Amino acid sequence: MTATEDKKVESRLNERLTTRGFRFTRQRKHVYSVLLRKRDHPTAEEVFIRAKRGLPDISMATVYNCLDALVKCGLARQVTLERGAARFCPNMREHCHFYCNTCEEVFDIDLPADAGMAVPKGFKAERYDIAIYGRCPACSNGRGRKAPHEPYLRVET
Amino acid sequence: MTATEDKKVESRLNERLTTRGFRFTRQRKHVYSVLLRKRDHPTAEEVFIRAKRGLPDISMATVYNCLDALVKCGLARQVTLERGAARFCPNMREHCHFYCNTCEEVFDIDLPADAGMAVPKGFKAERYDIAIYGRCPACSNGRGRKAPHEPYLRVET
DNA sequence: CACTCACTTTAGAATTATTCCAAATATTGA
DNA sequence: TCAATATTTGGAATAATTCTAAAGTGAGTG
Repeated sequence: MTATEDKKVESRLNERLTTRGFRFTRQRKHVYSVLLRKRDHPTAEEVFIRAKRGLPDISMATVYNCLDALVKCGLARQVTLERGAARFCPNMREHCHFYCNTCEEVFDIDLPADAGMAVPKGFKAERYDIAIYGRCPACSNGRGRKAPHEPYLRVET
Repeated sequence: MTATEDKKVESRLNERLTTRGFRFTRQRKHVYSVLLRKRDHPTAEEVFIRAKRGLPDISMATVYNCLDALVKCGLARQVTLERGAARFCPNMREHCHFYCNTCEEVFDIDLPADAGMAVPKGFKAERYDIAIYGRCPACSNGRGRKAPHEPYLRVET
């Protein structure tokens, strides 16, 4: 990230936080940068490990707090895949998640424009959460073996 | 459930279990009947409490084991809503779940026939898991207050 | 029907993921 | 700079689930 981009990200973060009554802190800035840096849907634990590299004294509780603030500010999504730890993703475009049962990676999948799925009369849908489980392209070849490969990221926002 | 229906359910369970190498046990039968009896998407803990009424010595570990066997046999689905305990549902028709943020109930929603959501080339989707969060009909009226009401079940399979 | 072997159940310990807590610290606005 | 309040910290606490080892049970065999 260039210095200019960095400033832009920082000022957006600052604005989002303050308009929701959160304070702008070193830790929140850093956790956000960790999320932006490697978009592989890390768990809180993974964020913690990465965050420590730049901010060795940060605590797990703070990581949870920061992630929570980012989610509440609309700068990150909490991704719930079946069982296991929650994962976090800074891609705020409408998308869903594809979990590869073989390599266990998570991929962002853009949602078709018409995705608004009808709900029965009377129900008011506020949010959709769509997870797809299967095999990613690299693992579809390897016939079942765990095929190591680069992460595939459809979306770069 | 009539005695005849009960026999039918039991023999289906028996067949499903044995073809997958599971044994037919008193506990599995009972846990399955608990799921079928009240289709309100109970957590393992709730299943445990209900199961104890008919089988007072059943243990939590067994409830987890039974639920797991039922899921593996294709007789129940494990429903993952964000955070919190997993829930279980014996409705095996293609459907998704609607969680009411107000009354916290879970509703089965039939999937439109064309729901097969396209995934990018190369991905092989095996399973979709769709959760919708919002307000159910009863709670859409009550303007935000938690409105007590009967569960709404769209699907009776 | 008795026997056997693998699968199950059980209670409780262990683990994982997350939240809570109280004291120390940092941020913001005046 | 100061006060008020939010945040951070490390550790304890909780919630949900999985693991373990011993005792029990189901199903096929003779």
